[in-house]
Amino acid sequence: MHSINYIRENPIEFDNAMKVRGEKPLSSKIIEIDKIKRETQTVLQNLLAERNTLSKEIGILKSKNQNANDQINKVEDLKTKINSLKELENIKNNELNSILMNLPNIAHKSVPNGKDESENTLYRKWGTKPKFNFQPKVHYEIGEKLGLINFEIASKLSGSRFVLLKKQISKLERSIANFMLDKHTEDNGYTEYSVPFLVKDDSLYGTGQLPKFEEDLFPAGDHHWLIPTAEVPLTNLVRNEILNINQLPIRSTSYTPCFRSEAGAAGKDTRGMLRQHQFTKVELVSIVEPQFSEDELERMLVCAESILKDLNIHYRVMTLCTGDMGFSANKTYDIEVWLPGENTYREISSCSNCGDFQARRMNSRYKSNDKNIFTHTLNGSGLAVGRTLIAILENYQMEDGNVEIPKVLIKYFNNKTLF
RNA sequence: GGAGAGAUGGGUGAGUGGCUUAAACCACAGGUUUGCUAAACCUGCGAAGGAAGUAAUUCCUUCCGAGGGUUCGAAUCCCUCUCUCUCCGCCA
Repeated sequence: MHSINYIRENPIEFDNAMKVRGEKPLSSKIIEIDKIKRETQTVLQNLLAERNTLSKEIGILKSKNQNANDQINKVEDLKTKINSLKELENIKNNELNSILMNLPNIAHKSVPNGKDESENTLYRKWGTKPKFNFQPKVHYEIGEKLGLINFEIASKLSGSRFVLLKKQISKLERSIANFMLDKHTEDNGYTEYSVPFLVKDDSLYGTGQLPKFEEDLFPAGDHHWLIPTAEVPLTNLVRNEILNINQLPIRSTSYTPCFRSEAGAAGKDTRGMLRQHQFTKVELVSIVEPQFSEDELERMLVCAESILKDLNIHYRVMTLCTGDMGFSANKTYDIEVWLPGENTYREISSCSNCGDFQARRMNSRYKSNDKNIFTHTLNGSGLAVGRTLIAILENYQMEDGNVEIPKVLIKYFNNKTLF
């Protein structure tokens, strides 16, 4: 959500910022509604003040047993005016909110301008593509050949975009999650949480999934939604809170399943377990003071990268361009892991600085020198577990169809290969 | 699911229709004094918004879980909902 003050004072900059994110110029409409709202408010408040004074007089007169009919009649008159102004104020408020709640965050000045993912820019790379003296397979061939990944049974249970993992591969998933959580809590300074997987509307409005992206979510009953990412519960921990400055920064992590309807991705990545309705992920969330959020994004990126470095898997980091960024972000880095079977890089983590965009929606503030200041929020995958599993299968595959286990996972896995 | 109790500022907590303009304490911030891993005292201190002013600031409105209602006037009375706690039942 945007500050109305900012829009009022910088209408042209605001419209330009929205334009690069694919929105129409709305500042003049916003300012007009806001103006009517404030004028209404001013008149209304004067009438309310008048009513309050009269009511007080009535109280005094009555306590002295004197007649107060004049005052009572006057207040009766005021009442109808007050009610219609209240209604108008409400309407304008709702108009304003429904516009503001649907506008994406403003991109940071360091974000490259661009239309779609083809215009993302390379930020850095780590490692090199591994060489195989055989034709590397894709993850689902490896897994199906081993009899440990099964899509048909999963689809019998739940339909398309689900997967069933078995024995060593399901254990591998668990090992990966444990490794990531241990790394982030022991080395990277994050606090582990076990969070609810169902959340209510307010939480999803806070982080920006609602109202605009309802179709991407799975509803659960009348009042709940399945979380699309642990970002939602972890970030909303500070919703409606005024934090003490010495509580910051807050760095939290959680391992959860994530549920996504993938409504806009029909026909995309249908083969394999790359794009599922349900997958697991270790999420990182930071709540920081505004002046530290840019550094925090770099720090978070390094934390996410540390997982792939420990696993010794080649990756590159892309800076997303304005056209490819998510709704709530002001800047996003994607970590793209190398998948030799697919012969391509695929997103395995997305680290975003949301600035005060989510904090305004959530009303999350901290107290500094007696002032209440909106926090800045950041979130990133650290990492997507399912996709890490894919990356391990493809990067650690051997010619005989077996898969070696990365060194750092052996202690969680107690085995050197899948078989 | 049944019965009961409750929800007040960052926290604890008083307040049953107009002397509440939300007390008091804690925490926090500033200061004074003593002097050293600190204490005592003083002062300030809920939130959101509007109007006036170059500004410091001043005035006003709203908010006591949420939404409605009664009333000239509601933290206080009524209705609906949400959540928390206690007991009972069921249950991983």
